[in-house]
Amino acid sequence: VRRAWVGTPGVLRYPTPEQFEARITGRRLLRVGRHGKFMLVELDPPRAAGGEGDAQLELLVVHLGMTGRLGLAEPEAPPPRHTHMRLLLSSGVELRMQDYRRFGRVLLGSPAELSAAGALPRLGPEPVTAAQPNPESWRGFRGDLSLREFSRILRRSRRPVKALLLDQGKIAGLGNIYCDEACFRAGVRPTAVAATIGPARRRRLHEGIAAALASAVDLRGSSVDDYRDGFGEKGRNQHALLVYGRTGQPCARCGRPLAKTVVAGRTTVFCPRCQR
DNA sequence: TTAAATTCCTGTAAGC
DNA sequence: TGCTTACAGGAATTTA
Repeated sequence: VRRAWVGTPGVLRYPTPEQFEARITGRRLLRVGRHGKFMLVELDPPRAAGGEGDAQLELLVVHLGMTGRLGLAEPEAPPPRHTHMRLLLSSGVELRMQDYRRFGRVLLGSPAELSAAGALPRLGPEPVTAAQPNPESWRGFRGDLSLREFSRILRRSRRPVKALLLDQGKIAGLGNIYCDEACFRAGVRPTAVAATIGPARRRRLHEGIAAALASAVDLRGSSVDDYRDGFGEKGRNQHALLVYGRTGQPCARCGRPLAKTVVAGRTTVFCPRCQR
């Protein structure tokens, strides 16, 4: 990182813009991983760490929120509106983060430091094997979501199952789209009380989550709003969605119109016939 | 313990 | 046509 620039206060959650710019300038971006919806960029050890010989792991953490984008641009190109962070890299390109709704966030620090600052939430297990840049990168990382653990989470809760799936502290990484898609694939009503779902449906839901996410990854994302990948390209999974955004349209399985309700404050689309 | 409501934010679409 | 209003949602926070 040759030079760093932070705009909008609020998107940078930790530390201060001055500290951020000072701490990241001159550092190398070593590896990229993620946990849930958080992207984790591992930095080389800080130069001033000497003495202890205990090189502290530091991370650049990015969450895109609803409308966040991370991409590369020529430094000469004027930054588009809602650009909140720019890193000029030694390769001559600029890494930029934009987010017009500002639900996204950027953090910099060691896992311990970020946890102490309350900037890293505790996340549940991963429904898809996570690319961890380093096992130490996320304090309390709980590994992959087995069917056994998934069942335990469901059996213990009286909440609507979709509310549970949306809870990042229970399971990491599922947002509104993929909860609806997973429930449809499993034939589970999103409003169903989690603990009342039987073993067969739990298994189907566990599989449905994996399938819904696998589709999205294969098709490079769901560009229902303005999601773009790192190359500025739209994903294609929005065309493969089975229920999300399809209220009133025929169910892919039975042909009856899909219904809409609200669960945990989120618009929820389901098939009243196939998801009993 | 759970959950509903509120807050942040702006582009889009619907309604008048 | 042009204005206002509702809506979209991730997650922290507040209230119930």
